Amino acid sequence: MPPVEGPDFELIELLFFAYRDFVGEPDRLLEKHGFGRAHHRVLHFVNRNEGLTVAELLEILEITKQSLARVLKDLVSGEFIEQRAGTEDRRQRRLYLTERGRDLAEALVGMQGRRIARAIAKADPAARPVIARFLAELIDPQRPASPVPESA
Amino acid sequence: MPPVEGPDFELIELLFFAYRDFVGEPDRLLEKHGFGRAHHRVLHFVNRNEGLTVAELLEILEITKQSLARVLKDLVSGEFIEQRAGTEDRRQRRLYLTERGRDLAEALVGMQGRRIARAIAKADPAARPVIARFLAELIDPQRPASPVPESA
DNA sequence: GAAATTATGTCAATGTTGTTGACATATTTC
DNA sequence: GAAATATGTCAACAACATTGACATAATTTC
Repeated sequence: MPPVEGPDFELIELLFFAYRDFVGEPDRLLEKHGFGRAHHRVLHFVNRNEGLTVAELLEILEITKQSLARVLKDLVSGEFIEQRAGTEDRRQRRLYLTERGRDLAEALVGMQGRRIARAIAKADPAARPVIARFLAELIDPQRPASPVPESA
Repeated sequence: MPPVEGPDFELIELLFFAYRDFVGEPDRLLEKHGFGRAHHRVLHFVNRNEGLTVAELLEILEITKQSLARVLKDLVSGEFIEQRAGTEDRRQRRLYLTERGRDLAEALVGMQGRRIARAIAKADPAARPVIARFLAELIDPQRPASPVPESA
């Protein structure tokens, strides 16, 4: 009989520790604004997908509108995010970053981007596509391929 | 001038979605016992490092003893984890899994292990070491290399 | 054009998991 | 015996998630 491989404890734990530090560094910057991880996610996906609707953001984040409302209120009242009624459908509240919002979002993505760039450089720069594929395969298959919905 | 690469949005987001689903599947099993992610982490690291002390577990998890106490109480009263006084130092409460605890821990690690095995198989089985290295490099450097403290 | 549906917002209650601060107990070390 | 250590516990609080109910404005449908 071929040996039965047990669970890959090493990768399971590396994923835990890696993710913790990956979000831990941004956490410290967010704290200075009184924000948390939930604010980070909103800033990130609005930055990546400017003008998206509230419904689209809820789909990406997979949280309830009540959860989103709380952090969105902080971000709007702090003038990091702006809401504008949709031109076609004026019920929609499309989300845009202000200058402050863009600055913060870019500082956060800069931290995470540099951490990833460093890690890839040390691991093997040629392996980036394989790493991307690995992470993509970790995601539940029935999910829509891209986090970027068509919302023009 | 060489082009300045921006942050790697793709990997940043893949890490977010991958981690969410990676812990989301275990979440659904834990729920049946009335447990959450915090319980999962404790079960996992006790399984991996049986007989470890409370202090060692706190160092791995980087949480306060009050946070640990809550979930540990659930796990002990539900007979998933057993505490035994250390033989050398009887102030210590060393942690062990019961049979139920081991069953649950193994079911959880099985889910995560299979997900990782599938993802590696689809990405490139030969790339496992590079992926491990990448994740390891994502971790803050000043951290002790291995999650397994010497506690014999 | 009235009725139904949709997009969004909001109020209230609740649960999990984290925090800080203070204090108690048992055991070991000096 | 006094001090330090390992652990536990009480209380208050914060962040972020949930469910359920209801409100408003705009769009779509009949």
